[in-house]
Amino acid sequence: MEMEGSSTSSSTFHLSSDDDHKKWLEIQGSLKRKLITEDDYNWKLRESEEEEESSGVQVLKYIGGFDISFSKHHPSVACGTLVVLDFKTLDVVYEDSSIVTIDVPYVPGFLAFREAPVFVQLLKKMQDSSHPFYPQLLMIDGNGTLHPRGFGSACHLGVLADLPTIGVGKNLHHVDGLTNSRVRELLEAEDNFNVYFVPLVGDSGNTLGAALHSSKGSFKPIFVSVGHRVSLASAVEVVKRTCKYRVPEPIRQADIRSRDYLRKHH
DNA sequence: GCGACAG
DNA sequence: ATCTTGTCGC
Repeated sequence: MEMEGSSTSSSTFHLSSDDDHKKWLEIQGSLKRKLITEDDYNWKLRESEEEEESSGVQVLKYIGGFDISFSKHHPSVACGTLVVLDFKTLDVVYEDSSIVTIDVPYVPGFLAFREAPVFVQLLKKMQDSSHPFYPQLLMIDGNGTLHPRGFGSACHLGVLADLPTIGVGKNLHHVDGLTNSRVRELLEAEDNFNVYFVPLVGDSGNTLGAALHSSKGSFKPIFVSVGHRVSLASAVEVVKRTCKYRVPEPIRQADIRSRDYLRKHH
């Protein structure tokens, strides 16, 4: 028998309707109007660039990381963790976790809708208490502009928080003609010149992000893209400087601690 | 039609 | 995301 009408996106486990997708698309489009893809902050990356203590310019000191882990047997039970690290020492100076229920399904291209509620909750807690370690910049375990509509979770969360954000993916989101093999070729070519990151230019000609070999031990690259209020060049620099291992510390610590917290409290 | 598809 | 042990190497 035939299904009439247009609502035929019938995967058995597809919890969201076509209407939900339309709403999601509208929300992404709406939030994207506020997106800033250039450096827009009042601090600087390096301590000794200039001597301008009087101009209100500060140094980047508190950098946040956010991640979510899910329960093994209860897929809707999750733990969101927000950490803040000292940018210079990479010590964790703040940590907060929260067990939550997440029933929003994971749909490629709409990751932010799963993560936003916990993220906002954790960040608001710091904001409301005027916490001295409130992050100046956040790293998100997902893509920013490296996204089908140029608005991945790092952009989404960045706009919600009105904070500079950087997107970091461990796997390539195939978009705009970008493939793993293509990325591999680009990296291998550049590695010969002692450059370990390459811009990711899609078929459209746009630069969606960068692939980079973050630590010497890993052949597998990570994917950095602009989230909000940060240029790609700055994003890459920050990521490089926070990588003790393949995954930059803010995200790695958030990942480790969220999984840890979930194991203990569930 | 088939494969791909961040976390 | 999660399922999963050992193992090779510095």
